[in-house]
Amino acid sequence: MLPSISIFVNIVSMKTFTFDCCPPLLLKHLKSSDAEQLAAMFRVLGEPSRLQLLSLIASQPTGAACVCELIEPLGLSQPTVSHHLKVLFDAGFLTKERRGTWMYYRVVPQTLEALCATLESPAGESLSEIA
Amino acid sequence: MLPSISIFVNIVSMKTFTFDCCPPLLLKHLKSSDAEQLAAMFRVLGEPSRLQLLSLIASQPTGAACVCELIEPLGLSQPTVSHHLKVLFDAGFLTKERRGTWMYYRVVPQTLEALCATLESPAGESLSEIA
DNA sequence: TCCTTAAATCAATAGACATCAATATTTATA
DNA sequence: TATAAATATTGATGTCTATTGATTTAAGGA
Repeated sequence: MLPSISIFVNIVSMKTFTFDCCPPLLLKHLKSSDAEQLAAMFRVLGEPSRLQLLSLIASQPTGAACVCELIEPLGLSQPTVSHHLKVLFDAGFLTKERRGTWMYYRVVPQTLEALCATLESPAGESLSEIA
Repeated sequence: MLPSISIFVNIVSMKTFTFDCCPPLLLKHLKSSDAEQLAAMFRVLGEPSRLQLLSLIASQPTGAACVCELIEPLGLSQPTVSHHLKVLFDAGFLTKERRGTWMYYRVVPQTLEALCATLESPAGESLSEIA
């Protein structure tokens, strides 16, 4: 299932972000259900092969890749690659589109940005941002 | 071990970010060692109790909390809470400081922001950022 | 319809890790 | 030094999941 999209407005910076499950981590005490949902997203990224898949797919000239193109660079079996793609798809990090016998996967940058937003400091300005 | 700090400059936005292990996920194909290191950070956040700990500690008026203050709200045993705090500390998400028999933990927002930077789209401007 | 190719699913296994009871360590105090 | 309190570590256990071979499903072409 694709996550639903919500809107979060940072009161200090007056910038508006979308996020798909949870308020920023450091804003206030997370509800247990929010923590579970957010952790599930991070757990998906907590696997090196899945990060490589995202990176590899995004770095294709077309921005899309089929399963057979991903097997060799990852050095994993086809079922394993399919499994990881399914996990990424189910969490909303990838879309897929069938073309003949091929299935083309594409990164959803909004999902990454949504997750990113949950890590933002509630103060608004980034502490490590220099310029 | 605390992660080392590196610098990443986004060429488009000309903003400079610090990050502690890896280039942005979508910039180019991740090296296997970078993927492992980055995944390890996400794996730490892929556990609801640890997210609640971060959130709970950050939401304290002083920004710090000792172990005994965290046990009851999390509903876990003291050894389990200590374990999670150690995992967060070892990954650089928390600092700790002893005061008598108490150990006070504090969130390191830079580490969260560093992780955040790896999720940024390489294009520079955030797709979901409205203003 | 048969064959080939691509991808997904199934079943089994091995390794990682969250959890807790018991114990050890550290610090303060009497 | 002895005791108490807070925290950390150890050891054991159960659950979750990454992995793969085998099989199935899906699509295209002869």
